Amino acid sequence: MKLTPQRKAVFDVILASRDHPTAADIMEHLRNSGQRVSYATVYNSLKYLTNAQLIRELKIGESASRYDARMEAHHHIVCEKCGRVDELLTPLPNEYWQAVTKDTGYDVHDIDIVARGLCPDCRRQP
Amino acid sequence: MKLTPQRKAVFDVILASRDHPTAADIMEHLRNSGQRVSYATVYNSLKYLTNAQLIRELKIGESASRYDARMEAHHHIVCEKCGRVDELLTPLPNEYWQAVTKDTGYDVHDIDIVARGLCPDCRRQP
DNA sequence: GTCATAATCAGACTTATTCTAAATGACGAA
DNA sequence: TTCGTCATTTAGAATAAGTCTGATTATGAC
Ligand SMILES: [Mn+2]
Ligand SMILES: [Mn+2]
Ligand SMILES: [Zn+2]
Ligand SMILES: [Zn+2]
Repeated sequence: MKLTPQRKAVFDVILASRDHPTAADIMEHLRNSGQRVSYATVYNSLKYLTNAQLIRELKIGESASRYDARMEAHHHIVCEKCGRVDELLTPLPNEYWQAVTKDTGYDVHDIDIVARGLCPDCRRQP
Repeated sequence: MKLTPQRKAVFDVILASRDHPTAADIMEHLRNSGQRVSYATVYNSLKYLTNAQLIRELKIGESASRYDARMEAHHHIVCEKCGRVDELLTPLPNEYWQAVTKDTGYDVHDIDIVARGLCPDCRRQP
């Protein structure tokens, strides 16, 4: 009793979408495709999938969490005009990790990057 | 009509505190020091001070925003055990900015880092 | 089929933040 | 000083994301 139909449905929406959807986005998508799922189940599924390491939760300054089915290490960049959240695949150099460890005395578990700026599309418009 | 007494009071709390307080922390501090300010005013002041570039708002994954009077460019590191938020002064190498610009096609305005791990104090305890 | 357990559901609740509408206060002009 | 204006403050209502609850519905081992 693990990957129930509802959980799979939520997972599929995230897999299929290219844009890091929020819980509300997922809800809407499921509604539109004729499935009725409760909000509680969507949030429970998101938590289940996150624990199962099938997705991860992104907390990017904005109010609502977004969800990502891409599990390889990567970061994100947000357009300040249109709000889209794109992948940022540029890896952080190893020396940076070392420097953080040294400078802070922390046992560093992970380093998260969120860049902000104007996306290629928005750069064109005035 | 600008830096009113309430706004200054909020600012002073942030300046004096070493630990990136939340709105609620600030409220409590003001209460304890015998000033009565409304929540709305605290939030309005925080917005005013942020616009005035006297403080900045930190959105570190957690629920509540924290506020920082240190305006020089720097980042933050959060202890996963005790929750404290420390300064991370290690600057990101310039080549990283360039790489992000190149890899994403964005006009990059800023890059934010949040590291996570165990603080020196918590490393000692089992 | 029975029973235990896990998952779903609608809706109530919590918490951070924003909004609203009324009261207050500062300032300049008359 | 007295007014009028306009920014600020205030208490409390409203909003929005997310969590919790208790009842209901699968599931599947026996
Ligand atoms: Mn991603
Ligand atoms: Mn800081
Ligand atoms: Zn854009
Ligand atoms: Zn700690």
